[in-house]
Amino acid sequence: MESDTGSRRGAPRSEQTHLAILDAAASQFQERGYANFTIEGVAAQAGVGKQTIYRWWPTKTDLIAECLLDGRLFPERLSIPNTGDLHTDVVDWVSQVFELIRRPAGRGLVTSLIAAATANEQIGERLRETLGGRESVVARLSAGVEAGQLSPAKPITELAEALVGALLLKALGEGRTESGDAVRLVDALLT
Amino acid sequence: MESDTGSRRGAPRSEQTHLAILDAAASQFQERGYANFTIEGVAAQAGVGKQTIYRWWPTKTDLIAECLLDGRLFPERLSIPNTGDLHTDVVDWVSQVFELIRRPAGRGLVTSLIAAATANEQIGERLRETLGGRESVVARLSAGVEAGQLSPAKPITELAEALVGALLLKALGEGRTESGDAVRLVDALLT
Amino acid sequence: MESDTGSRRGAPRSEQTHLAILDAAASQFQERGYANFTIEGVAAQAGVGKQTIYRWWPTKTDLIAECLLDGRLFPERLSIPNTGDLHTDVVDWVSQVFELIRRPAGRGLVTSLIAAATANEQIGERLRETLGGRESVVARLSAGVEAGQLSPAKPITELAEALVGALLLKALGEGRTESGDAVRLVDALLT
Amino acid sequence: MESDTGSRRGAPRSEQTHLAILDAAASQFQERGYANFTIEGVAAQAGVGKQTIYRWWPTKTDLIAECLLDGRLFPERLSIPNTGDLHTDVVDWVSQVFELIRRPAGRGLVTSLIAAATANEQIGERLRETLGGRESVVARLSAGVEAGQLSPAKPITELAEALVGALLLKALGEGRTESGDAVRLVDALLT
DNA sequence: GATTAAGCGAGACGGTACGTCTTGTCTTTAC
DNA sequence: GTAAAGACAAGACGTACCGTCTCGCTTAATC
Repeated sequence: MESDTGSRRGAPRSEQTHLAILDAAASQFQERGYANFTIEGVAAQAGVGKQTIYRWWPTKTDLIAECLLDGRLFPERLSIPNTGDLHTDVVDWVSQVFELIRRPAGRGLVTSLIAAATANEQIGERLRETLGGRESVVARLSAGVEAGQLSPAKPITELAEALVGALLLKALGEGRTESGDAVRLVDALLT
Repeated sequence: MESDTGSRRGAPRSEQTHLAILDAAASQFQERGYANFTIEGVAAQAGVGKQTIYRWWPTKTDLIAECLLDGRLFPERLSIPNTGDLHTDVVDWVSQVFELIRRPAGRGLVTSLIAAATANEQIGERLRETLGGRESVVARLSAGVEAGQLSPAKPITELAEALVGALLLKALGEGRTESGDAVRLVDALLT
Repeated sequence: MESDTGSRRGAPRSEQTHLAILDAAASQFQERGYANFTIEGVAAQAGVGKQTIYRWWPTKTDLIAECLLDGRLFPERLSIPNTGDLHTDVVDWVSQVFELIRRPAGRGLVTSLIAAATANEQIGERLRETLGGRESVVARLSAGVEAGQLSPAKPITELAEALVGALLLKALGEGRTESGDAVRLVDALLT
Repeated sequence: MESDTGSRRGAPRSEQTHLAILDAAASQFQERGYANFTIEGVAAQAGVGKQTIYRWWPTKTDLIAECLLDGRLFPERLSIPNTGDLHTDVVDWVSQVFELIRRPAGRGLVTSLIAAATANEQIGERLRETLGGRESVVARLSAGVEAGQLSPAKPITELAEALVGALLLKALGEGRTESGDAVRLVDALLT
């Protein structure tokens, strides 16, 4: 259904430039965080005119959203394991996220993502899936239901959302977590 | 040897000015949101020099934090009811929050608070208590345990945090809620 | 050699803006004097962003210097006459300057120029020529030497400088001049 | 140091403060120049409240004027010698001033004085006497007239003013002087 | 081939807000 | 009773970015 078959008159969009901007944006976001992220900084690092960025992304959150969708903001993807034991798997994953949040750099990355979400609802929507994220958690919980380790009566989507929400709230604070926190959180939700 | 107990030499801090600034700050925060909140705007509305603000609050998030602590950012406090029926009470409260989040104005207030929290960990910490908030939710859940409506085995703090986190995550998105969402969420956590 | 002169890449400097700034600067200087001359005032009157001024003139004295060079600060140029009689011509001119200095407005203009000169050596250098100024005085004195009305032994540049300096010193005071002052000053120097 | 002889009329403590302010003002003026001279800096260095300064001197130029009158701004007084040979004496003195003006520090002091004069006519008036200064120059020239080294027909005041004015004009520029300048200037005026 | 429309780099522009500095007044407390 | 210490309103300073707008290139598709 290629609506306009690329048969426009002028020069086509440069894919090289496109990627240079995304790379620079992701790099700036990780180095400086959302608060100090500037279009001028991205343009400078990408070796690009500002107008080239504004031509394709109306706001800076749109640019960040594309980076997020491309998976450029999570170099190390936190995936939830599946060893067959639901409770252990979820505890392991939560512990991993706690570990990320404990380090200022990791916490900074998460709070920057949340900050971006507060400025752009689409990022907010995507964050639930990508953060850790909902999709995989929902999948893991579903598998747990099928394996008889979780009651079919439990609303899985809400459970996943509550889990991710709890982590997010932790990240907004000082990130202090004690041993046992992960277990307690999972107990609260999955028992 | 009156070391420093209020016996400093110069003029003391003007309480009138202090309050004028807090009032203006809260007003600006509610009207314009965190993103468009400016120190200059607060100074102008309060009829105050900028330096007077910078003297007492090093950053704008410190100013916002004090407003939050003073309860100036929640004119209409969302308190959790206690009719004796835990499940119904929590569902009612969650519905109330959903109602707030559905309206752009209410959602804007919440996302502004989250944005402020991403810039200042103290605000993050306080947000859990004040947002709706944890303290009261924890209290209500405790009462439920005593009334035999909730298993004593459940870790209450984690439960409350998951509940608030889920609401917060909702607010970051487009705020769409369907009837039944509140019930499902409470079922997921309290059953 | 067209290496980079004409082939600069970005948008060229707007001559319209350039002139608007110079006009506004001259106007502000004349109206408010050096002490109350502000970049913000110039920017506002010119309808221009402050950064546009700072881009081209690093300090406010550089801006004033350019106005001076453009002759924007002396709407009514005080030129020294040449009727053939050196002594009378110089006395007339000195009287004219005394007249200017007697009025607070005129004296304010001159002291403002001197104030600018104290902040910027280039302005100081230019002031000697432009004030009234040295160049024309030197020329008139030279003509006097050729006409045999002034000894060729006299160092003309120094004579002119002493003359202008005396006027300047007068302007720094209260500007009181009595009839006969002009004649006495010229007698002191040209006899 | 005259600590407290309670039996005299005035308030001894007040005089101490008065002097501390003048000392601090002179010190600040010499160290930082007129442009960076601040009342707060003087108050801090003198260990005095700002109001104490404002009480006695309505503007900062009044404070500077008093320092000038007290001779606090010229630690090394440039006095004009009297060896009996007028021409040589004046040349020596002019050379001394040129020497002062050649060094940026010395030139800065002079331009600061001129700047103060542009802001306060009384300072301007006093500057003529104090700068180098007129009084002594006039006295030396008068002695020269009596010694028959200068024509009685020459208006001495105007001559002195032209001389000081020429030096002042030199100080406003880049301060470059060549050998012979002093002689040429004196020749221009005294021959 | 010539024309023409777009992409692109560079960067000037009118603005807003920043956080700092200084001014001159006002207000307590200490000596 | 005089001042020190210092809070305060006002507003200019110079900087950083914003988002828009030329410029003079470089590409392609259309004529």
